[in-house]
Amino acid sequence: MQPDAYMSALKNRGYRATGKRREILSFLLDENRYVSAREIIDHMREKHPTLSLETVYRNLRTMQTEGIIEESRFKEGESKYRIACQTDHHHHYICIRCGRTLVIKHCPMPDLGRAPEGFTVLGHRFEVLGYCPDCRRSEPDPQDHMPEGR
Amino acid sequence: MQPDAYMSALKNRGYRATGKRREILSFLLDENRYVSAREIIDHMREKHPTLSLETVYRNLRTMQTEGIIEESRFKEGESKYRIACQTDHHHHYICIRCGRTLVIKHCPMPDLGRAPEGFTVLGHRFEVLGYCPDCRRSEPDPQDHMPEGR
DNA sequence: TTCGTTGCAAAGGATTTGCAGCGTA
DNA sequence: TACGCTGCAAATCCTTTGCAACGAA
Repeated sequence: MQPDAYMSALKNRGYRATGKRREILSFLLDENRYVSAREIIDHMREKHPTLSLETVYRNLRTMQTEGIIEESRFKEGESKYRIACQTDHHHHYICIRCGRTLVIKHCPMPDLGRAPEGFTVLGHRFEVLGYCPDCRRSEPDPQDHMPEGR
Repeated sequence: MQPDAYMSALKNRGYRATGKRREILSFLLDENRYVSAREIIDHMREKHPTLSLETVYRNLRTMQTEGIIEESRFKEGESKYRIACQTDHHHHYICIRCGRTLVIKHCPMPDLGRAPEGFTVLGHRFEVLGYCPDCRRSEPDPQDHMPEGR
């Protein structure tokens, strides 16, 4: 899907098609991995020197509200965001170093059977964390560590 | 398992058995659900007026390092912690309102087969989020919402 | 006595918000 | 023109840290 398609969708929802919004969207589409607000602005400052971090955050929030992107917090401190798949439900292998992902088609939910009596399921989260082929070969980053859970 | 058992374990690791540490541990054992640092100090201030939030955070970190507790971030903003099960690996249904949990014995990892070529698996995360029987009956809290993912 | 622990005050870091000017529809 | 969008500065919120006094071993 191209940036324009998303921009049209946003327009239909009452948002405006600004250049900066479009660029942020393009960047997310190009990267196709989890990136932080900081990474976004750092990578985009060359071509868009006037882009501010606030604008990045505001647009991320808008796009998240609209279901265009999804957030994860596999890295301590900051959230990371990526373009959400609009078609099929799936999960990810996620590289905790670079945010790259690999698709996991299998969803564990059907295997669970019904939820415990009285529990209302609103959502679920399944992620396999580790290093992608590229990152496991590079210097270990002291910043990297397993987040909550194992 | 009782607080004393954990305290002994900590002692063997070079930490000291202080009263406040023991009380925080007791509280976590009693609650047996995900609680935030803020909840811990709020609930404990009556009996321990001199307990500080910093001490709570420092102890949480220590206990997390030692594998005694586990962290999750299903609620926006703050982390929540609970006593970790020392025996069998499992996952949880988690109430996003009160942090209560129900055990999911099934782990999706064996169903995945081997990881993609070159990907080094370090850990995984599987949580089913929603409302527990008690919380779904109460006033909806505007603070509540599905975190990242669905 | 030694060294981990704690409270206080302050610092950090990520994210959000008030406001006035700008840009899209 | 109307109203969403943006940058700037400042504020929040959660969490961490420096330091000196305190407490466990």
